[in-house]
Amino acid sequence: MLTLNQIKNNPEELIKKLSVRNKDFSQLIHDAIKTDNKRKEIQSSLDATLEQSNKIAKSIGQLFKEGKQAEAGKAKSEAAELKEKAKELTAKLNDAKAELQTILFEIPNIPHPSVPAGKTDADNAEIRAGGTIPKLSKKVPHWELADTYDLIDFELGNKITGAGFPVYKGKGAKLQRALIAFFLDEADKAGFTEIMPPLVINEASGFGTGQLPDKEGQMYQVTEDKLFLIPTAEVPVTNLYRDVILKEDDFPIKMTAYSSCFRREAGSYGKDVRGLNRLHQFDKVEIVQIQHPDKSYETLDEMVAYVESLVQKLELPYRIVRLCGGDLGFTSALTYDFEVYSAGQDKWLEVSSVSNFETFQANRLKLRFKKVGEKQTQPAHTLNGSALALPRIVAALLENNYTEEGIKIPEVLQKFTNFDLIN
RNA sequence: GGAGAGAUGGCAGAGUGGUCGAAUGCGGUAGUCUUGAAAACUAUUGUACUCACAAGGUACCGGGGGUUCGAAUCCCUCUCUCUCCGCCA
Repeated sequence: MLTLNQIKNNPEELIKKLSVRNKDFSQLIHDAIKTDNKRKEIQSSLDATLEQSNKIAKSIGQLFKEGKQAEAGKAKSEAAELKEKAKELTAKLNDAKAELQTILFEIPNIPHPSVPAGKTDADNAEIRAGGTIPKLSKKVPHWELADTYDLIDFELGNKITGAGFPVYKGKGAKLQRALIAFFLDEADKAGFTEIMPPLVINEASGFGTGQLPDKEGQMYQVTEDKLFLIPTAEVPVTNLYRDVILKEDDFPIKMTAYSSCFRREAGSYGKDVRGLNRLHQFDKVEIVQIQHPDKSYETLDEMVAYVESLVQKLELPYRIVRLCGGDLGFTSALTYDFEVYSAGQDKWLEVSSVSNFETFQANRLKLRFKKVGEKQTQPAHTLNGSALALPRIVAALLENNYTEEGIKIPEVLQKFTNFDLIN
């Protein structure tokens, strides 16, 4: 969430910056300022009322001690009036605050200057690409390969749970385990501390990273306990630092976590959700960093380079795109998406999203730091990225490495799978 | 699931209606001493809003509500934690 300072500092400039998102935010911005001014006005008159009332209350104590009953009684009635006034003002203040909060929740993060204008993913800017697209004698989609080699059973998943909950079997299951171990080992080598977080979160955590209030429809809910299944490990891991004040030399904080992820994906349908392309439950290794504002873009580049190293090691053809304003997530200032080419479907699949949220999450999380010798706190920057999400990587591995002898396992994975061929 | 106890500042832990933003200890920071360090001593040390990040003011003692002129302290409610019993990987 943006702070009032960010909004009031230069509203017109802000509106211009936000317009990159392909939407006009001028009404919201002006409403925010208006509502905050109203809030301030009410607040200061409430504060003044309370001040008076506090003073009188103190004097009453004094008067009683001195035995001046009559004066005390008079002061009491005076205080009662002030109390009535304070009550009214408090109600007004709460209204204004709630109104302001609603408005602030609707204002997205400010896109970084490098974010290209545009409406859809077609307008995303390709940064670079790598790997070679394999020339296959036969293009077979992964759901057929999964069936042929008995790796993943989508029908069984339907039976046990429903669509989008596949059952991995035999070498299919081992491949999952291998990828998780590989990704975690790589993250460890790159200096990320391994975290194993809860898979269920409370409301406060959902607010902290921005899934709530408006995206609760995308999460599975445990209504009886007011909990949510995590859509990504980003939520519990980033929330480890909710309400934390760091010291400047605590940066950078680097964490990685493997978790299952649960997404309702309401509204998805058709061929995009075929096979592993879009699931309700999937596995992912996430990397999260908390960084000093001066260094967060350097860090973002490092994270992109790190994810790139993963797809390279897996020998997958890939491209990196910078998301355009229309495609950029609500909470993100700059996002790079990784896509790998899946030869059987003849299609690019998004496998990772690496973002800098700047202070947007930190403001909600109340994740701040203090400079040495300074009293003032300021929000830290948060970043995260998938490193990596498994299903589409599996899809591309199966499809791209399919040969007449079977499916070849990339060399880096073999020590984790203990086999080099699926046949 | 049953019974009981509790939730106070970074931590430990006082405080049961006014002088409490809150004793004390530990920790942190700065300084004195020292070649340096330790010890000792001295000072300082929560967050946010208002505001010029001054002074002053306001709020916050798990969350919400109430009683009262006045609440950390009394009442209601919710959440969480701990202990014992039960169940159980």
